[in-house]
Amino acid sequence: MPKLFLYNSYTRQKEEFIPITPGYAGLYVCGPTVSGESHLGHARPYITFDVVKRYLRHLGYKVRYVRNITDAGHFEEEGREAIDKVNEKAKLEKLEPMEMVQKYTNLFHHGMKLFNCEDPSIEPTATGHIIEQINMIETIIAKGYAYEVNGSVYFDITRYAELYPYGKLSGRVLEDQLETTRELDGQEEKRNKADFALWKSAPPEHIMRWKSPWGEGFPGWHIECSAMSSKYLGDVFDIHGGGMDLQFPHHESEIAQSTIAHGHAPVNYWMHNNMITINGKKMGKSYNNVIKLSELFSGNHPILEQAYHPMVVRFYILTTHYRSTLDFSNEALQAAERAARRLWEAYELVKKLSHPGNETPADANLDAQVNTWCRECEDFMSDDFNTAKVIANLFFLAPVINGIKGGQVAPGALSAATLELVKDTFKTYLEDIMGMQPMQASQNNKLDSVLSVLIDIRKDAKKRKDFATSDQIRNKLAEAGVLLKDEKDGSVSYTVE
RNA sequence: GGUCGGAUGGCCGAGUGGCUAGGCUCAGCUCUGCAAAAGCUGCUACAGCGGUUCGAAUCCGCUUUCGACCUCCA
Repeated sequence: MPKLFLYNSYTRQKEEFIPITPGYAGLYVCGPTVSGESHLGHARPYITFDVVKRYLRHLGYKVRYVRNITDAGHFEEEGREAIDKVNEKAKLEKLEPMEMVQKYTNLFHHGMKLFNCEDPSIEPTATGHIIEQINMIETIIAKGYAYEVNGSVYFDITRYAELYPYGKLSGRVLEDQLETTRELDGQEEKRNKADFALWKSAPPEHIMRWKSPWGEGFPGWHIECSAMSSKYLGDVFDIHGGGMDLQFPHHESEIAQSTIAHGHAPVNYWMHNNMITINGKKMGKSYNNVIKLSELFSGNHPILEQAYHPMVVRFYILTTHYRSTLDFSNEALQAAERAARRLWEAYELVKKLSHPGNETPADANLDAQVNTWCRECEDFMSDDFNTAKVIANLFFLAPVINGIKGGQVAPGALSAATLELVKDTFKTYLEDIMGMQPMQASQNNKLDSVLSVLIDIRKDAKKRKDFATSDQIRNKLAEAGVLLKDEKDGSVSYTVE
């Protein structure tokens, strides 16, 4: 198996990936909170880790990919006035909490499908794992690192920090945390401001509630990921992924809880994707600049100049390294749209390209260069998933492919084996690993036959040198969003906008 | 305020000491009835100042500036 290096946020350096069990890889990614519609920001981590998963599989690992759905818990943890988001919105929409959770879960799944993100192996919900969470909290209490107050349970950070490097992942110093002035619900009953809730006592009006050894309540946010990841991947697992904004407090707390509950750190490699920004500002509910996925795909948003195909968004995300911030703009996405289209068309083209059969390339230099470009893709991916460089190499190959079709490159310039390698490289990296798909709706047969009638009429007109007619057909079709292309060999192809 | 990370050509973005990243845009050319597409060519940048080095976008220092996290967040 080829070596894979990835950047471990915990140690802040690139490390070789050594799985716990040879041949197997366990991957946990924090999923969405389904109290609202999925937005552009969600696209980044799930596309990023979709590619991680696909690449691990490509390398030969059997991957178990667990991604949770947060449908309870930390909605309710917030300040006094923030109330329970699920309850609140449910009243407004006159929906049952679980009905709303279901609705947004479905929408999330729909978005993931459009992005061509593969389903996780297991998609556990927080509400489905209350028992596991309670068990874990009991263990932590028994070990003396959590305490109960008025039906709520808090994790004792101060005690934890005596023995363990609390704050290492997020680069934080506990003393600073203790001085924080934030006003959190239940702040006065905590021993220490930095302590976080494992279990919250539910006020009477709270709908989502479960029985526990400490009375009726609901789990804190962080405990769900710890309980579910250890259940499905083990007390120690390979890779934990998520957005950078989750490093603190979420992932830091996960580490603390699991370390106490299981006696050792839970994760070997932490991976964090960077944020998407809009006009230089992070997109988030608090900033009021959220673009929902449905708005992105329809173009129905003040910031958007047009609708963007899910594959354009996916491609755009992959042209940037996952640890860099990615600034959104119409200009950038429109550039990505052209680029993605060109690359995909080259792929479609190379699939159909036939080779004269010579085993010795007519152009040895080009042949060698092409081989290098193809083989480098694996090196780039294995160096912390550098999709940007892979895409650059595919763009080196595109002119060669187009050149063979267009006659600028001799058909036998490459050896038969090299042409096969090019085909395989596009299939493997563009389609299988980066998960790109065609952006055109599959053409339906009726449209096809209607167009072929028009194309034939136009061909006749051209033969008669009746260019007025042929241009009229082409122009009218263009107005209708169908672009005709006269190919070199006399055939006509078309694309639908 | 604390912690951390950026500042790359018209735009987006790779890149950690020497080798053209790439894409998009733009201009010219080839092909073409014309277009489109495609190919070729051109546009060659690393915030500023200083330092280390034979050599720096890349390392160090300072300055300016932007952002992230510190509160739910992907």
